[in-house]
Amino acid sequence: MIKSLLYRFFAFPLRSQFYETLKLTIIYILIYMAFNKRVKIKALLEKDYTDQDATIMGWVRTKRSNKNVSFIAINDGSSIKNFQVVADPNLINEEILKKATTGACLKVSGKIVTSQGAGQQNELNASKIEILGEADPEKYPLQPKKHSLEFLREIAHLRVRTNTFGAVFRVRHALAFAVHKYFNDKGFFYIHTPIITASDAEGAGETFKVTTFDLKNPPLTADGKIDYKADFFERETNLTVSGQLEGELAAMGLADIYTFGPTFRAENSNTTRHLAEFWMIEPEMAFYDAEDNQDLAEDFLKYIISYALENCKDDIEFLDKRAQEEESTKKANQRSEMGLLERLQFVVENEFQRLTYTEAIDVLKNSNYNKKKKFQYLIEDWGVDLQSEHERYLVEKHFKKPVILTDYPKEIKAFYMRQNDDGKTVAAMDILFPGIGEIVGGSQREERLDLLTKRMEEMNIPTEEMWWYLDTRRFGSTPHAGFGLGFERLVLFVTGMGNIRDVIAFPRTPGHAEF
RNA sequence: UCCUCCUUAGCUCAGUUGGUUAGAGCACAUGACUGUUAAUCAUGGGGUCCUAGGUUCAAGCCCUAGAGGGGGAGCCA
Repeated sequence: MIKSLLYRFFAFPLRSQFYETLKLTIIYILIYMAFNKRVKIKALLEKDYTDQDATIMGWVRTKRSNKNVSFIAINDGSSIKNFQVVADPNLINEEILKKATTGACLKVSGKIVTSQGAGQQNELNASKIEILGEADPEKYPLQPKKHSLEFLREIAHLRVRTNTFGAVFRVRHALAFAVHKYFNDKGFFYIHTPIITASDAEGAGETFKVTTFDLKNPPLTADGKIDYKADFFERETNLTVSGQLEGELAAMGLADIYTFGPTFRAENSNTTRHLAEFWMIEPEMAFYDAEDNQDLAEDFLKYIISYALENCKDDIEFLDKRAQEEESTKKANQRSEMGLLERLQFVVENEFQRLTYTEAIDVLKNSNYNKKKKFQYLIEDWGVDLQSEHERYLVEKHFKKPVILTDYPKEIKAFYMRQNDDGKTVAAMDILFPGIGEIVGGSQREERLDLLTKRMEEMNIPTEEMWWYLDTRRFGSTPHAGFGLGFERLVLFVTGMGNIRDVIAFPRTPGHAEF
């Protein structure tokens, strides 16, 4: 229909002078639009545009000039790779070239030609350069050189313009997308659990309070306490520390669900693997037992890592090289045995090591580290919580691969975990990864109302406030399981970065909420 | 929160047992160069040595306190 209209419009000369003029104008506009249509650099690198006109827009990374020619490396974020613009000072105004400094944003139109230089296949011969936004080179803090991650953290609003952070955030996106794809393909439903909750009984640490009160002058009850009944929600509320409990409710009807949302912990943790605001993925599955849960977690991790390896090849190769350079500055005994790419490949191709807490204690007890007292905390008795030095020994020294630890003593785990028949342990699982420690924590849930209620009472969890949670055990209860995966820890592992603050665009940690 | 290390030019870092005018590379400016690859070469500008106090004839360097940052521990994802 449209095709035939266009055909008639352009193919048959019309008598009217007006239509002739209109036709020419439209043809001109179409050519202009085609010529000016922005092409992403990723597309220029993937398809053959040789001898075609193109327009690119992006930020200047470096400019190299001599009397006869300027080379401008442009990056538009679509790829880690820059595209080289060649500017002839006879064609491009000197003032424009002068303003095309590192950090400036440019629109460049011209012809894509085969490069005469060695560093790239094609380049753009500029016929027109437009400065979209200048960047005063005296003040612009990013230079075409290596900056420290600590310095870049202070300019988090600009660091997305660097190779490293561009790569990190493209990989982060791929991983996030893969999470949804994996669960969707498996028939899971994405549930949005609340960010504001009234329950602080989830047993996951300090919370951020949510209130509309004037903090200097909150309404008080007769006995002088803060009167939360007068607050917006008519009760004490805080930011969520986990979507798990609500996730369980949803799984008791939709069977297989997952959550992927922001999570908050107000703990004063100053480490390379904790954030006050982070993103957590929490699948919850009805009819799954502990082993089904482990199988799913392992398969899921392998899938999303493979997805990133396949879809972010350039970025991960860059990060691999970066990590190698970083490693070479470390002392020999602190270097990891595998490079980033190798490590990712290894995780995808090998089975995770599964063992119980009890077996792990045996391994640690008999280890040379324990005998030679190399551990700061020596392993003596069954029942102690494992320190991170022990976890690291198991993963990095003993098994040298991801480890799934199961069946922990009930005393050191949460109230909702299913009690094993031995009366001592619960059906918990932690997945430990080299370098980052615990990446997944999960369990089969206690589905038996009597046992759950008893355990809650033992651990001083208010059963009355949690009536809605216990209702799932009262009505149509069934074995079910789930786990939580810290998204940033995963990104940390896949990108090979060392600090969790460098894998989220605008990190929130104690004392830091800028940007 | 605890332990530990660090803070010198816009950035990355030297700076000797305390000694007189604090250096380098990159960045920036100017110039040179017929195609560069974080281009190269030459010249130049650029400093509250984190802050406050103290010791000393003399402090970037030593002492005390504070601030900021890194790493480790705990908590955990």
